[in-house]
Amino acid sequence: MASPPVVRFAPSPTGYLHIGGARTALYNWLYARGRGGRFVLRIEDSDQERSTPESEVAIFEGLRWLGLDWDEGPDVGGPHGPYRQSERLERYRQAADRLIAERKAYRCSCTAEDLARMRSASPDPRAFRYPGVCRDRAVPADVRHVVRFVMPATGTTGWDDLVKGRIEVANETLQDEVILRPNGLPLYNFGAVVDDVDMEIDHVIRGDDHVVNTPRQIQMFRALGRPEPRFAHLPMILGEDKKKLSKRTGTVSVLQYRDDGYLPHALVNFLARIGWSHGDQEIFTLGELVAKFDFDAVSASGGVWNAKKLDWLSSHWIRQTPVPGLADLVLPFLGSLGVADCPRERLEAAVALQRERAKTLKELASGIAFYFQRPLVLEAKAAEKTLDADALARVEALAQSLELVAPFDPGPIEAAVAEFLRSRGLELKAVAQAARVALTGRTQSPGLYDVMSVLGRDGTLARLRGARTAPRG
RNA sequence: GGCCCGUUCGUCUAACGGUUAGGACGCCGGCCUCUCACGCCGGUAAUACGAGUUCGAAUCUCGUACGGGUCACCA
Repeated sequence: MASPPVVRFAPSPTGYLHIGGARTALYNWLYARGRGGRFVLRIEDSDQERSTPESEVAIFEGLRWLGLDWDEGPDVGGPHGPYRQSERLERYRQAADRLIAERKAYRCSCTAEDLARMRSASPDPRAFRYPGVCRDRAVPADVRHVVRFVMPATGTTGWDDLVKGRIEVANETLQDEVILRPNGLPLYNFGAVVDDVDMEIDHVIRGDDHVVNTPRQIQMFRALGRPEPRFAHLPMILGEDKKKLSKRTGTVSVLQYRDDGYLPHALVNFLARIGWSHGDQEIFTLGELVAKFDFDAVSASGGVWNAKKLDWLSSHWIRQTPVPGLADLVLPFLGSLGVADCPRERLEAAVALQRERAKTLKELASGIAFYFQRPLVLEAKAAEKTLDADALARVEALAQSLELVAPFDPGPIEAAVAEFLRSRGLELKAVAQAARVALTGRTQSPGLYDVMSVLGRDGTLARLRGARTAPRG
């Protein structure tokens, strides 16, 4: 019905990209991409104390890893720049001057001490609101001052939230906020509004914690003579303890999930589904998310982070990833396990087998490392349990009967093993686990014939025969 | 404490006044089977509480309880 939306993600660069921010960014991105809109990235670094360039880079990196690209932003530019608040000071000054000229804002020379005094003298210090003592004082521009916004004292301010429905707030609960510091840096509410105006943002999609800021910002939009955007306030993501998500309750850094071996799309799928739904569907491709995402199905209540479900999604998407690409992705994780030399063909064969068995790339790597490790170190407990003298003898005899198998593929191998068992009157169970431990060093692995095939004849025979003397640890 | 928001299985959620309250993750059992995983089958488990409106309420209204957000010259 309307023209394509213009949305923004506006993090403050005071740390890494965390889970909550990532979901906010994702919902903005999905909304824009699903409707041919624009996604703007703006850096809100108006707090000089806390903002760092490193954080900005980390946020870019997190967004890029998730695949959330932006149409305008500090690094790519755009027609509404600059996109860093610290570079937009002139704009805030101009806007504030205009408001002052129109008597919609004023200079205030009250000091922090003045404020503290007034607060403690008020009947209920916790409910203290700045009483506007400088409103009519005509504080000269050359005395140290902040700029305060003239907030209406009566009436109500309300909006139809895309997620929460109608919200109304009595204006008497608002106060004359500081919008500009003495050093010219804007405060959050003002900077965001001026930027949203300049950048033509028409949908503000952000966390629940901003609901209280919305009426103030609406008043500022109106004072600047601009229509306010639509607002969508996303519920919080809670930790498994149902408290606000924090480091204490689990991993909150997006890049940490990358380093832990999660596929970015698994995280995207999970993030999309925490707080939004589409009937009974759990698995979504990116294209489906873009096509189906809308606010009518965004939940109004907070959602608890469910690491197990992320794992399930992650294992699903690992199984869906084509083997060659997956092999590329697993390489760095193999490297950090000390595996450097893995022939491409065997690597891909190993990945194809292990893909069904891994929740993360990290698990995938540790699941296939045994193919490439030399010497293979047998898990002590596994070896002790399955490789007694009889078993060792059987495993060595098995090696003997595999010597002439050709080609060394699962089918022929299985036939040779069957023949071996028949000639000795054994059941597969009698040798399988011992062979498995000899070949892989552990008690769990893909099917034996598949493992042997990947290992190749030489590798297979060497491991079966070397089990007796293989290092254990 | 003021203001604002929220409340369906343990968790994510479906249901948009009429369903035996559905699905998914997890968990438990079974099948498959050389182990593990995958897959398949089955099971466990929820409308916070109380009034009201209605022929009929998880759905609408009010209250209570509980939870959360926020009260900065942070964002």
